[in-house]
Amino acid sequence: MTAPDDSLRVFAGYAMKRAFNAIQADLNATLQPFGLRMVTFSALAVIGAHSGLRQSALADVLAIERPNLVLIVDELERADLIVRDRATDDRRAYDLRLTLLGRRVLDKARGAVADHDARMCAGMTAQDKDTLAQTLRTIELNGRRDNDRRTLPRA
Amino acid sequence: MTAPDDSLRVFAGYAMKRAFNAIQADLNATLQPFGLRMVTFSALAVIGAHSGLRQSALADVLAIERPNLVLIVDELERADLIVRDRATDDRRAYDLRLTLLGRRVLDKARGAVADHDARMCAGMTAQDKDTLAQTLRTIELNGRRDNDRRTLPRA
DNA sequence: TATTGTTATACTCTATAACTATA
DNA sequence: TATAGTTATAGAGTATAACAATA
Repeated sequence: MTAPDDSLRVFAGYAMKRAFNAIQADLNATLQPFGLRMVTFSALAVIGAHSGLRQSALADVLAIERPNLVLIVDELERADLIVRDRATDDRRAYDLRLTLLGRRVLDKARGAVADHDARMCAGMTAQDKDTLAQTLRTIELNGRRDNDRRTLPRA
Repeated sequence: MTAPDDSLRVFAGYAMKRAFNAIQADLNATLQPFGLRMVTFSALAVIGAHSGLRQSALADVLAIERPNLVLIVDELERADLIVRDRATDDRRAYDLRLTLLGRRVLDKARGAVADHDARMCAGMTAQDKDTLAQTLRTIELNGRRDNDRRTLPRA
């Protein structure tokens, strides 16, 4: 029971990097038939749930820098999965919407991702999955709090 | 309670990417004073626990491609934290060992990483942390099993 | 002035092919 | 012929500065 990386396994970050690598590999393989990557699937899902949202809002939601999101939106638009509609109230901005094809692809891809998720979580109880979601959220928020502290020292 | 990315939060992969990003940012900030990054710290820790192991073994343990590990070992050697000793039994190979400085830096960095880990896991019970470690391991192994299936179809 | 989307760019991380020297 | 370490390189992913159009 003594693995060569035992001294690192005690750290949540190390265990998470390894688990995340496994998930990412399986997820990207899962999404490839749909012409999607992790991040393009995420963008498509958020646009599907919030039709008309703008690029800067989407970038904010997904914690992606605006310049990088441009390329992601380009990619989805080129594949005819979404459209950029000029916003009526602000002519600088675009309202992002799914096309009919985008809706169809999202629905199918979402099913495949759900299967992938079940595959990766095989052997876990419902309570385990719940605890996992909860602890991941806690870690994310602990990180955010620390970042704020660093960025705004004793505001 | 309805966030813009609710439709993605249900997936372990999405929640994990966000949590991992938070950990990585805090960990890299934690390691910077030691001149280390996540991966160089990991390599240093494994060498510290397994003095004399070889580059290919280290690459295997950390799931890093051999060519990429060369640069990591270069970096640690340039910083006088480790040495490459020609193996006595195989003149192609190197035995990796910590220097005295490497041992000192590893011990201090390890303490800082333990603090970082406690910070990121603040608010979690001991049982939560245990479940987290367990479920992350399960996910990693589920991924490995799937990869093997794909690489070696019905061996 | 500030903001939206954009371009250009650079830096890290990761993956693959091919080389060398040994085995 | 196979393996250990290496080189070169290319592809993602990510971050910053600066610009045009608009607010």
